[in-house]
Formats: sequence, C-alpha cells, structure tokens
Amino acid sequence: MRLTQLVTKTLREDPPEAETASHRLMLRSGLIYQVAAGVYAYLPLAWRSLRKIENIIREEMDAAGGQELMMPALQPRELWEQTGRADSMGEVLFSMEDRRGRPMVLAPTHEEVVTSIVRANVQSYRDLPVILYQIQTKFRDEPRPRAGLVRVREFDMKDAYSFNADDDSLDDSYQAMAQAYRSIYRRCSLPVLMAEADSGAIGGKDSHEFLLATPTGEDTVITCRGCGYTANAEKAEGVYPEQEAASELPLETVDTPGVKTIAALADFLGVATSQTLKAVFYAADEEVVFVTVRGDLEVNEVKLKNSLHCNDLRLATDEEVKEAGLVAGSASPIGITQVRRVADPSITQGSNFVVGANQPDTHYRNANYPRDFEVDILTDIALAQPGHLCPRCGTPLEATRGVEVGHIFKLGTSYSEALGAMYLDQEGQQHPITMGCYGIGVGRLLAAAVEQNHDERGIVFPAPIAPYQVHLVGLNLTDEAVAIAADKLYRELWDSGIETLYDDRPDQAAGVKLNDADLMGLPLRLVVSPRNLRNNAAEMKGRTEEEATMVSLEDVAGEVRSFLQSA
RNA sequence: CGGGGUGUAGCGCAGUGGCUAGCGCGCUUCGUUCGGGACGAAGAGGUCGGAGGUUCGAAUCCUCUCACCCCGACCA
Repeated sequence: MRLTQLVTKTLREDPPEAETASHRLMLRSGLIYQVAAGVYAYLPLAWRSLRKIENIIREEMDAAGGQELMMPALQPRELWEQTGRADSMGEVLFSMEDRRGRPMVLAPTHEEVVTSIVRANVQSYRDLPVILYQIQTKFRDEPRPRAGLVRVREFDMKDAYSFNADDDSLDDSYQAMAQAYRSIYRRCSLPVLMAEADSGAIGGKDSHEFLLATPTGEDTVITCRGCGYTANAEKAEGVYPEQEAASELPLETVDTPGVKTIAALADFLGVATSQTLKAVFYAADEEVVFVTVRGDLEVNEVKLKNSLHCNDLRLATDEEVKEAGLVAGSASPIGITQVRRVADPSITQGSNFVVGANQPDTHYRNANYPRDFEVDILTDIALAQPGHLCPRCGTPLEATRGVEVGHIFKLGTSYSEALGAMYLDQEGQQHPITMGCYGIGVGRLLAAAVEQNHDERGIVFPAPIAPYQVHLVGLNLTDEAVAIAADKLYRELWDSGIETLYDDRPDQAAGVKLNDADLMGLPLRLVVSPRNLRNNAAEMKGRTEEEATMVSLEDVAGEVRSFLQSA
C-alpha cells in the first residue's frame, strides 16, 4: 500500500477527548473514525488488523472443534420474549418495528437464535456435543460508551455456543474453549489473567473472564501471588482479619452527636472500624432491604444481588429510607422488622460491636449477633479487598484493574428449557441440552493489544496482528534515483509476499515520515535515502529496536523475512 | 439517570453586544530546502450545533433543543 493512496491521515496532536492510550493512539494513527457515541468505523489499517485477529480466532476455534456459521443481527422481538430477556435486558436491547409493525430487535448476543437452530437440528444424544460459533456484529445500547473501542454500542464479537448432553461433556467443551482462548491471546501478545467471574442472574455455575491488566480497565481483579487464585472483585472471596471474640457485655446506649459515618464513629469512640457494624440500604426491585456488614468491609453489590435473586439493585434513596422508618447514620438491625435484613457473616467475626441505635445521634455499644438481633439472610456479601487473605492459601490478596477481553460461561439448561431444545438419551428419555457460551470482542481485543503494546512514540503492533509487516520509508523522493530504488524495493517486497506499507510521499520532511512510522507501529521499518543509496543499502530497524542496521539492497527481502520469522 | 464540561474552517483552539469572525496545523500553487514534525510568497476553505426570542445590531444575552466528551450510576 502506498501512503499517498491511503485515505486516512495521522493526527499531529493528541485528540483531547481520548484518555486511554489505545483510544488516543487509534485515533491518531488513523485506525478508527467515530460516527456517533460508541459507534466507530474501522478504517483500512484497523480493518486489516481486525481481519488478522479474526483469522487467529477462527483457526483456534476450528482447532477446538467449532463450526462457523452466521446468524442474523436482525431478529424478531418475540424470540426474546420467550426467554424473558426482552424485559431483563431493558434499554440495552435496540428495539424497533418493521414496516408491518412487527417488533424487532438488533441482537446484543445470540443465545436465542443459536438455540433455535439447534432445536431444529438436534434430536439425539448422537448429535451431541456440538460447538457453533460466528464472528458477527452485536448491538448493545450501553448507557455510557467509553474509551474508543473498549466499550461501544456496535461491535464485532466472536460468540461460540456449546451444546452438550450433560455436565461432564460441558466441562470438556468449556476446557477446550478456555484453552483456545489462551492460544488466541498468546498469539496477540496479550498476557491475560483468567479470573473467576460472576455468572449473572441467568448464568449457570461456572464462569471465567479473561482480562488484560491495565490501570484504565473497567474491572477490578483480585489476585493471589501465593497460589494464583484470580477472580473478578464482583465474585472474589476474601478472608478478612478476624476479631477476637470476647465475652458478651450488656448492651448500652452512647450519645454520638453529629456522627454519621463509620470512620467518624470509630474515631469518636476510639475503636477500630472492625469493631463497628455498617448499615447500608438498597432497593431490590423497589423493595427496601437493610444490609449489614462489619464496619471495615464494603458491600459487594453483585453478591448481594445474587443472594436476593432480584433483577434490579440500587442504593435506596433518602426518601425511601425515611419512608421505611430507618435512621440513616444511626441504623442497625436491632429491632428492625419492617424490611428484609441481609447480613454478611463478618458480623459474627467479633463481638461487642458498636452499632446504630435507630435514633438520631445515638449508637449502642456491645451489640452481639444473635443475642441482640436476627437477620433474614446471612450470607457472604462482602467485597474482597487487597490485604484480605486468599481463601485458598492465606496469602494477602492484591487488586489490579483490567479490561475484559473474553468471557466464558457454563449456561446449563435455562435457554434450552425456555426454547424447548431437547434431545433423547440412550434410554429414550428426553432432556434439555446443556449449554455453554463463549465470547470475545474482536475490536476490544485490538484496543487491548494497543493498550498493552505501545510506547511514548506510538503503537508497537505485535507482528501477527499488524496491518502490514514492513513500513518502507523513502526519504528525499524528489531525487529520482532514490524514488526508483524505493519503488523497486517496494515491488520486490510484495513479490516476496511481504506486506508492505510504502511511505511514498515526495514532499514530506524526514521527521514527519519517521514519526508517522513510529506512530503506526508496524514491526519493521526500512529506510531508503540518498545517503543509504550511496552504499547500495537500505536501513532496517525493528519498531522496538534503538539502532538500525544497514542491509545491502539485494539482501533486503531475505533479511526482512528472517527478522519477521524471529519476531 | 445524576454530576461536570464542550460545540466557531479538515484538526487543535481564540474570540463576553458594534467594521468583512481570527490564530496555529493541515490543504492548493510556485520557489528554496531535505535524516526526527523545514522556510518564503500567494491562495482556497465558515449557514459560529439547531430552533425561537431580545436588540438598530447576536458567535457573544435569554429560552428551548440536539450532539459529543469526562466522572459516577448502569453494564452476561
């Protein structure tokens, strides 16, 4: 490709709206163009890179036994009503009517359709297992798109679905997919973490996310250096420091004028925060719920949501709290019966806690569970935090931010039951097919690769996903001899099967060209110039190398090939 | 949805009631340059996001509205 013919231009300045490296660099290097919030065009360079990523994914999916197919993005809303997701997905689901007034959706994912396909084509255990996948555009009307291709409303996703007779078979498919994912990330130079993840309201038992650690990530990952335990903070368990149990003292009232927060309370009374209990009020599907954790811990809202089996969970408003007869700032479960109470087992780790007295400016000392109060649900709802101990090996946990670049789920039979996808076993008994699903955001994978592989000068493309392998720079192309030599080299490289981007702009200064080459980040740079030509040579430099080496013009193709093979 | 911002040339920005709306980059033409973002000269390029209003006069003031960005909420 000749740069003079490439439509897209690089930007001299950083786009001010781009906060993350991948967003900034993808805009600056002319990879993407924004059309609307969370809607991007992939420009020619990005599209070449994305096609390479897709092909890597295809090779690994096929090797793991997947069959590629293509399902429609446009689907009847009725199908989504059968699984209940027309409601549960809410406004994320792009909805419209066709010309006859039939409700339609743009699919955010494809469980419904793929299950319908399998229902029509699989009747016997002999037909199982199968893994189907596609690479296709998804539509999700996200509340807040952000960070370039990291969170968008239209994106290409590889989604795979496994259909198995039983859980053992599902385990096999799940492991095969997990292994394929690891290979995909390795080939894209992405050192990912595989983390235990929450499977969501409809999910089955197991779920793992693949995350790239980066400070700009949207997720928090809890990791253990000791045993390798890795989990999304939404899911992670931690062992918090135990409080010594003491003999229970009598409950007594203490005046705490103006004290509203745990920190202020602990400070005011001169006790550790872990010696207090924290009250938090939520609205679970509009029902006010009283939540209690030990004062030094935070509520994990995902765990709480799962324990309540609700669709919607948010903090209760001040009005709702007041209406429920609760005293914000001085609340405790003692004497509370009008709302459901949920507590974390941490309230049993210790004794003689300071808690609210359910009257303004007043607390109790020496509250003990269950002597002084009961709860309706006692279950793990604490957020694991760095410093807590690993539940497996006891090593202090660490936290890191990450971008999710893949997610795999064991779905179980919820979709096959909702849509009637059944098979007959050897005894002629009918069973719902057990399912798993496996997703990779292709564009997000590219963004993650850029996020992971860049320096202060620009992108450092991993060779397997670089749009071109070689960036050929011609300096002083108004010098006819140089232009002839550079053009000749360009043709030779392509004739040797080496994908080459040729900066053939005749009127640009050397600095502009070299900076653009660094910004675009192709693995290998070749420079043809009057100076080099006097030695009948070109200059060769890897993107990450400091010094260039001189290569005789006759040897360039061979040298390039050996460089790329070792890259 | 809550909070904070921004919309003026392809890009980045200045311009708080008064002449023909500017600056830098980029773009076109000519010339000089030529190894890390050159120089000179001459040019092209604008319904100032949109609608309504106030005014002799609006990019500028008012009302409404749309879009986009950032933080949060949300988020298979």
